[in-house]
Amino acid sequence: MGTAETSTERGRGGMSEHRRRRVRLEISREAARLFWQQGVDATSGDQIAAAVGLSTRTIWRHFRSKESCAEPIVTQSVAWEMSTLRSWPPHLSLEDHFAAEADRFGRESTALEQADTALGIRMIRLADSEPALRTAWLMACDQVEHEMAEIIATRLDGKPDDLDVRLHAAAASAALRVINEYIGAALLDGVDPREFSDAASLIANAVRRATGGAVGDPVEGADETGTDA
Amino acid sequence: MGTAETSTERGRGGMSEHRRRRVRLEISREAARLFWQQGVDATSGDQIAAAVGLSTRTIWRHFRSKESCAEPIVTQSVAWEMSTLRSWPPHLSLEDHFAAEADRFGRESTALEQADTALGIRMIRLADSEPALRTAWLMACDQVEHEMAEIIATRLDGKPDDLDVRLHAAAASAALRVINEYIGAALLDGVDPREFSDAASLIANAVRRATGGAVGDPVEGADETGTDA
DNA sequence: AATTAGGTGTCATTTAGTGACAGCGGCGCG
DNA sequence: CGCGCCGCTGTCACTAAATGACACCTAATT
Repeated sequence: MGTAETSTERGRGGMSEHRRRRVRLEISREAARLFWQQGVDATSGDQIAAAVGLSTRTIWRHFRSKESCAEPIVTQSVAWEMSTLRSWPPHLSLEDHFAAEADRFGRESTALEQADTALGIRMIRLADSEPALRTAWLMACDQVEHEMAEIIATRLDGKPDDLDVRLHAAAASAALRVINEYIGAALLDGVDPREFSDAASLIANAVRRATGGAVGDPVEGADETGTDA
Repeated sequence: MGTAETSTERGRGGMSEHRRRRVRLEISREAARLFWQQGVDATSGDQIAAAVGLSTRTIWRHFRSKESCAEPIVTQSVAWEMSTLRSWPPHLSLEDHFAAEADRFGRESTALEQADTALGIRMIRLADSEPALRTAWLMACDQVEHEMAEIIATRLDGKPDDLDVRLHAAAASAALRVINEYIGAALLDGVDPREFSDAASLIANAVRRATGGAVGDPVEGADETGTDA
């Protein structure tokens, strides 16, 4: 694919997807901050542009609408759950893996990452009252569902567009979405985070139940040496 | 609630919600037709207004955005599934009930209703390629999820905002969504509708699996006389 | 150095969406 | 019956979201 992945930044148009993601996230941060501070309707494209230091035209080149500016930061807030699913070794139960990763996240995550997560939670909360943001949240979850389909497909040795895989992915990501809404709302209401120390098993059980047990338990026939990356 | 539900139409502001739904559906029909014929981007608010015979201003009074004009017709296309779920007697299995209702729908439905359903299917298909319509479809499914939460809450004797009820509703409606996308796409690809004579069991099994078996089977402790309407 | 391509800025333009006000039509009430 | 109230719609002016066209800059390729 790429002609060269030398070292610094983009290699003649190849690396630019990575760069694009960063710019979009940057915009999304400022947009989310403004949305939270003043509401979506009270925030203009010009304001977002000024806040991030770009021209308004460039904002519209990166996002097709004002509301969709919120998507990356919201996707980001569930990104670790996704990457956790991706790195899920076959011989572990979902709760064990999630618990370990959650712990690692608590220790290793950047302040920036945590701020992003907080911002994402606020956006999800805001989606309750602002229909425009609800669309953004649902679109982000739609993305998650597609990723989930790939993950489940590889884990169950099927194809991402098999009906069963799609059903599993849809149900699992819907469950994940509800839990995110639930925990996020609670956290914003001032509930002690340690209240959710069982989040791992909560998620695991929800996913397991939503997929009829197809996803959640250690995969048989997989030894500890790890067949997959 | 209503001051008077005499006979004809609206009773001094009370009946107007019903009327509002009809107008919205009317607009949605024309919008969907135009979206399908020329694409979403190529369709302007003015065109929709002209097609339905209202002023553009009135369109924006009924819908907050162009894309959301598609929501009613799309919601309509899953409306019978919802009403079927609502009328689901406790002592029946989901497949039996669905099969019976589907049969009844095939016999009793109006030509207009069938046209609406076809239009809805087209919108769902269009949502694959048009992000703007995908948001509308997802928002419609979000509505379905809320209805589903109420249905499940009553059936399981819980409250609609219980975490478990929400999880069940989310997973079940997500499954329903995927099946709708799947069957709709197949039908538009020219697959013989009789190919999906097992749709009832397909849906029932998907819902049952998505809810961990909590929804789908006859409810115990409910005799055939029927406790609920 | 010349080339190429993607990202960005600027300006003009279109179109989605809102505010304000006036007219119509039904309905309750004197 | 006539009067005023209320909700729905149309008209017009306006704001803001979004796109097109074009030029410039930067950086990697050759």
